[in-house]
Amino acid sequence: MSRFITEWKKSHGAGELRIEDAGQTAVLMGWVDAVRNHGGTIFIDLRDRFGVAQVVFDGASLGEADMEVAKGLRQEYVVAVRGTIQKRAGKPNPKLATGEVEVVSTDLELFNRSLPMPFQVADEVDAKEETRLKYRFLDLRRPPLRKAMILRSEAARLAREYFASQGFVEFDTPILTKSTPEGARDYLVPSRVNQGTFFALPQSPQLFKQLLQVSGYERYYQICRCFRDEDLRADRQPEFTQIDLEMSFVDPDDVMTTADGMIASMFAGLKNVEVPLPIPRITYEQAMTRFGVDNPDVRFGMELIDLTDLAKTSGFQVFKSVAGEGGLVTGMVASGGAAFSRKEVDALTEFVKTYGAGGLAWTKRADGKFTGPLAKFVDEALEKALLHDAGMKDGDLALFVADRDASVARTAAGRLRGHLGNKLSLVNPDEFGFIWVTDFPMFERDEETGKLVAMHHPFTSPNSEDLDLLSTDPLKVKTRAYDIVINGQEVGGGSIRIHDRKVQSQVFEALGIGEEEAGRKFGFLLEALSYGAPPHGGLAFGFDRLVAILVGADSIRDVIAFPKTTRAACLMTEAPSQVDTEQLTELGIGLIEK
RNA sequence: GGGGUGGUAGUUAAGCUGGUUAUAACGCCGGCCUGUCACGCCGGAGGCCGCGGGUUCGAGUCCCGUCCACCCCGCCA
Repeated sequence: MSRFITEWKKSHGAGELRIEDAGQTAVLMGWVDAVRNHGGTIFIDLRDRFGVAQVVFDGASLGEADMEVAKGLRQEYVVAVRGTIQKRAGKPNPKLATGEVEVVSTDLELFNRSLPMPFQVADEVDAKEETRLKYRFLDLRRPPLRKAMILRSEAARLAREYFASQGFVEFDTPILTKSTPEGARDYLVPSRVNQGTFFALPQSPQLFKQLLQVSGYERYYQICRCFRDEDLRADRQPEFTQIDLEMSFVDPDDVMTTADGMIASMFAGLKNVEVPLPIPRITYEQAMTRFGVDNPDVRFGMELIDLTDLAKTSGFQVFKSVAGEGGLVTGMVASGGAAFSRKEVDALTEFVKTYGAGGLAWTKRADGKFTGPLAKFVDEALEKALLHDAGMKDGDLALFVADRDASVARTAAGRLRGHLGNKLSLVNPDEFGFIWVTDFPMFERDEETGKLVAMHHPFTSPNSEDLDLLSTDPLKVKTRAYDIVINGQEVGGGSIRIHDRKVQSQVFEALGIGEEEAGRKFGFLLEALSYGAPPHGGLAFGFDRLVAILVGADSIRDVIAFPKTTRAACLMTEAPSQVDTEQLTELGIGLIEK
């Protein structure tokens, strides 16, 4: 057995060596980051979790046999080195935290070799994501991912400490649970013991956390995995992690204040950023009017301008007809946008078209004049709206979307605003923009079926003053729901729940869910509401999204150790995969040929 | 389900309007080198050009299909 394992334990993190440590004996263990062989002297950069340090091998300090081993070292070999920490004999390397010192080796052990690497273990790797995901265990050696993983761990620790300090009780809720086909598709798990029946993996612990309020725990939290079998995006994975909480005897303000505290604790602890509390709150209606989206990036202004009234008398036929038919004309003044080329403006038109808008009406302002397609329709009223109300100046670009479907125009304009915010560098990437969006509508109409569906979920409590509207004008019902948005990304959402069995029935009725169906799907919850359910509400944070914002990652894949592709597959394990016929038979499952 | 971008040595890329032996960098292998730090120098190996079909005298290049990765729309109570 190696003396390095039995006798000499690892003494220092490679990245932690400093000039003050000179003279000490160090035992380092880690990976060969780079080899510089000069014949008589060999340098390696030895890397571990903590960083890299230079190790020197030469015939004066190292025995002949170990020197032969040193000559054979290659990238990513795993080694142990014993030696003396010294001030560097050569020049210091200012690029390294350990750049003033080196370890002059007296003993060397090669623990393991490595095949040539599919890509370099470096800060900047230009390997395709496909390659990185296949060799994720190597990708995770790279410093940016290592830092993200460690920050993620710290974020979870801060959350736990915060919730503990606030008197929350941590729970585990079932992973094998009941399918609730409302909402997202479930991942199903067949039951062997009860053939022909299925568990579902939870889309969220929603019902369990409400039940725990009925059980009287008052403050619940959990950092838990959730599963949704839907199509993926940069910010969506089939399994993702949620910080889930629920509280009794609270109103929306209590929950938001509690969430504010957790956010502040994380940003202070991990980014040294003091979040001004309370985080500002706007209603859904305000968000949609001012920003066109329910997840506004509030790091910049460029708020939307509603031209619908002006458009009614406009000479521009598109505006006039849309305004006359109850549609919406909305847009914004992009400061500095006049510099865009025709090609760039055309690209913006294509951008809004992806959201279903017909096109983009625009005019530039230069030398005190309007130019561009909309210019000849700028009448006195529009000129006042642009120059006076919106503060349009020389060098600016005004862009408008008109659509008979107000929500199409709003969404297109809102997304365009976000797009332009980045394109025009209106956002400082080191800044964070926090906002709560509240009072979401209870229902929206399903485009396909024409039926009402719950915008959040059917357990969301309506605003008490809107209760009568449930039966008369349900689309007007607002809820005690709230989303927290950071940098234009929804990172959490929740609501006060219904704790009154009668109100719950009214909501099911509005949704067209009968008593029988409600009982079959959510019977246990409805029953619980009948046994002394306290007023309660809560929230769930998308932990992956939160960490991605904290580390500045573009995709949550970069903060998940073993993420899946947009086809919901794991390139490393090659899951999902086929299974033996015996396994299927035992479950009573047969496959259908397509 | 729809739209877009990409797939060429181990890796990342170049390869024009189809035309000799498909380039380069890094990595890999061999040799030299005692102060480098992305060490350097000399030499070498390495390719089903994603896969299948088609057009053509000739296809990495053009056409059709298909698979994979990523981005977006739909979807995500």
